[in-house]
Amino acid sequence: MERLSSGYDIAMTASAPTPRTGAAFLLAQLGAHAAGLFAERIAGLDLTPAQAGLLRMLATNPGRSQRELAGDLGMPPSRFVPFADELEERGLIERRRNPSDRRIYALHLTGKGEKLLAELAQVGMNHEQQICESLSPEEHGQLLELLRRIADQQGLHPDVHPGYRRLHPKPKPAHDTP
Amino acid sequence: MERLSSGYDIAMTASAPTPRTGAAFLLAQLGAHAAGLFAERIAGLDLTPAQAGLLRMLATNPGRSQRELAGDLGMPPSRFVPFADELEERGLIERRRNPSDRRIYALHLTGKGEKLLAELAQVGMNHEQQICESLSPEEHGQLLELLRRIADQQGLHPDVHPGYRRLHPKPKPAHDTP
DNA sequence: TATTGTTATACTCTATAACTATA
DNA sequence: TATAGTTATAGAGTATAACAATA
Repeated sequence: MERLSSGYDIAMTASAPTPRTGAAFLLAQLGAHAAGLFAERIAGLDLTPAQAGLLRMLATNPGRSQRELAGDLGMPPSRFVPFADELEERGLIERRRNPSDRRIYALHLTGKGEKLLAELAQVGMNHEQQICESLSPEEHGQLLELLRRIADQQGLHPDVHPGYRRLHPKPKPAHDTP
Repeated sequence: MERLSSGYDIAMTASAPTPRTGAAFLLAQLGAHAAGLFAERIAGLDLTPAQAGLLRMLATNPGRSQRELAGDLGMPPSRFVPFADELEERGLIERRRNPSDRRIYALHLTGKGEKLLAELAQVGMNHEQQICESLSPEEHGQLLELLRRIADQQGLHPDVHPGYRRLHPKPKPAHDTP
């Protein structure tokens, strides 16, 4: 347990630290934890993580077609339709016809959607603070750099979250350690 | 349950990190990525992540009841039964009656289950290497320490993975308070 | 009466495939 | 014929509630 500086290969093959204490497991565990906590927070805004993801995508890259967006979110077009319907009915997003190709809808954020996105950003900052509460500012920066490096090398899209594929997640709080 | 520190709230506002580039988002994104990759790997052993999780739990802590295990895995007892059935039919785990309380089944790993667990450990090491490929041994150790600190402070059980529970909708209140 | 394991049932989420309207 | 959006439907996954055996 007390071997952080020894060689990488040796540290792993020395039997004791089985997968469950490795970085990959911790990432999966903490990732699910953070995602669940975030889902609880934005439930106060009547949003699911996937909905929040779409709002962010539309802010960054407006006017894209439903099929493109569905593809990035990892859901089939048939599921995207009612998904977008609800946000449109709530006046958060807008479908605009493309005059040059009338098959396509260009999706945009409404003013109301932009306002909600601003609230979402605030919630996100509180969330970040809660997750990183045990780190000093320096360590927080270190973690950010390491995570970004991995995400970059693993080819992850900056906006897209593989977890959005599930529409209604919601892990419950973990229980205490005995 | 001791708080290690508090009051590091400035780090967020310093640079431009909108939610999608923060550590919490990266953790959720990378966690889903790593979990998916791991699921693909162990599919070669005909195992799902939750099944692998149960095998590990039984190795660490044998003889527990189904209800306890179901609780840790985050699934209702009704779902745990067919879940354990399959592993028992495959000869990986064993149900033993408790003579003092005949209602309870004590679950144990079989020899075959232990062998599979060893293969699983090998797969886990390859997985770890793939995820952390872009890090030096020193950085890998740094990351491990930071992640362990967060997981500890957030009260996560060393063995349990919140992602094992595939919970569902039911909008919950949950407002901000940090 | 309470608890463990189990079964039964109803409900939700999801993917696949058909349909329409444009091209 | 091919593509964007939409609708319909059937299947998988899930939770809830009821059940029998044991305490």
